Amino acid sequence: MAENSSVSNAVQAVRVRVAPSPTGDPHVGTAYMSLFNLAYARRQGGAFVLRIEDTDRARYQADSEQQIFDMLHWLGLDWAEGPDVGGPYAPYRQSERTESYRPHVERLLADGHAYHCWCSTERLAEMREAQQKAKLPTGYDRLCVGKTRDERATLPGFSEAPVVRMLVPDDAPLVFDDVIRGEVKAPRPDDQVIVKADGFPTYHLANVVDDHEMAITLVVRGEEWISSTPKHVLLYDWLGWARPGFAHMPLLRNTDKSKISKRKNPAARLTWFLEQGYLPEALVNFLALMGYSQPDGTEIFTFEDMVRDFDWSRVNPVGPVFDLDKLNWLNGHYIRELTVDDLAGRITDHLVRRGALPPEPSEAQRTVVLAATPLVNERMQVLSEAEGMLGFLLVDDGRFALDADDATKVLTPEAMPVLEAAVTALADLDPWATADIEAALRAALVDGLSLKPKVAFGPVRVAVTGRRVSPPLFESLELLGRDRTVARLRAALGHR
RNA sequence: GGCCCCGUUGUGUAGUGGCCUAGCACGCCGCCCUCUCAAGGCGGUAGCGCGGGUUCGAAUCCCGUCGGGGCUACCA
Repeated sequence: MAENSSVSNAVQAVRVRVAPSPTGDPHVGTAYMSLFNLAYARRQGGAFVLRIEDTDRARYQADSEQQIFDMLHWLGLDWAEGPDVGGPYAPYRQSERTESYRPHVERLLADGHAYHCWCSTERLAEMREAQQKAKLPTGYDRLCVGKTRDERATLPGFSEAPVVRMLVPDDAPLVFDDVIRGEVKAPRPDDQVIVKADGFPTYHLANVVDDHEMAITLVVRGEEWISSTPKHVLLYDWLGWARPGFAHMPLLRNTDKSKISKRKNPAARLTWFLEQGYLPEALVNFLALMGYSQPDGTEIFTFEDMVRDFDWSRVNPVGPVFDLDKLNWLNGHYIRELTVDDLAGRITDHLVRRGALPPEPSEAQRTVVLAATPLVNERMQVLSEAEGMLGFLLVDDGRFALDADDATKVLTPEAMPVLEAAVTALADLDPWATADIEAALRAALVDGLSLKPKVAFGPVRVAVTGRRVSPPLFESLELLGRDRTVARLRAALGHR
């Protein structure tokens, strides 16, 4: 393909990026930002880039990066360029780009837009405390401005390793355009540190330099960054670079409306959804409902549908509370849409992950799960419920146990005749199929003992499944088999 | 405290001056179905934070107020 129409003069292609920090379990916000980034990139035929922001070596966690990859892949939010796949602007890890920040820092220093600061952490802390006590705005007092190392060293609160700070002018631009919010005004910045004492850049510097060098056209990030955007604007201007566009997404909230946090909300951890048995397609759909809506009001839609109509003007700036009730309903809906084969496979994988099935389930085990899936698919909201629902079919007979509370409530002395009648009715039943089992039990218990169905089947249910709540009884008995069913009924007879 | 962002039922949203006696979804409540639990069907509950304007007319525009949130780190 000699498609060489060099694009140099063409309109700049859309490029967006998500920039998570590998500082622990991947955050749900990373998926949220990725979703909107990707939707926009796909809509515009642009590129979605993954960049790892690992400049905080104090909080860095080695295994976190891989978890980020895994979780985003799990959700199908795949990137075109990133640390693992490379790309034209590699490397995509900030720790591997430290050299690239240096010349820009030198330039800012030379141009008088930045300066070295030797103030110790203690001095800074004391200063801040005094300012707060006096109810003054907090901020650096510029003690180090215009001083050499030796001049500064004679003053108190000196620290040998300096940081580099921005010299923010009084007339720093505070207004910028945001594709979600329109014209936004932000606070006047303090003399922000851009290079730490350990030589690593802070977020502000690294982010601006990388976004420029990676040709990012629109910066999509959380609302919490609005207040530091003027710092970034200043950096772009000083370095003579065109500013990218900005899209400040609303913040996902805890129930108390605070910014979603791992501390207050288990759902802030992306891996939690996998552990609980949420389907990735349901979580993606749910995330797309947070602060966003389809033009026609549809609530159940695929990522492809979202891409088709994606528009920043449809993003709502109000921070949505992350409500699990709705996600649970949505997940249940998606589970019911799955084919039996598909669902059975996912249930099996989940049971393996939880240790309820061995790493390599036997063919028999797979068959049982497949056969039982139609009994539980409309009873589940999350995959993790399968363990409790199907446990009675999967446990070794020797380890089968009745739920203590359910047993004492249902397996009363009055229930013993019911179990005896059930044993009699089923012991020699042949063929052993749902319809026959139901007919036999109804004849023996409902007709024979003149019991209401509810009263008649309750004891049988507890005796055989161990619980008062179970999948449909007759189908369950068929799957369990006659011998095991009768054995459990007899065992329950001796319960008292 | 300072600066900034935001404000439609419990939650997520629709709504961009008249179609709104505010629609939809989840939740909740009730009924139906029923071997439990679900799923499904039917019905119900609940909201434009407040006060001023502008206008013939405001959920929609303006101001104030109150409320919530974010930032205020050598964390991102």
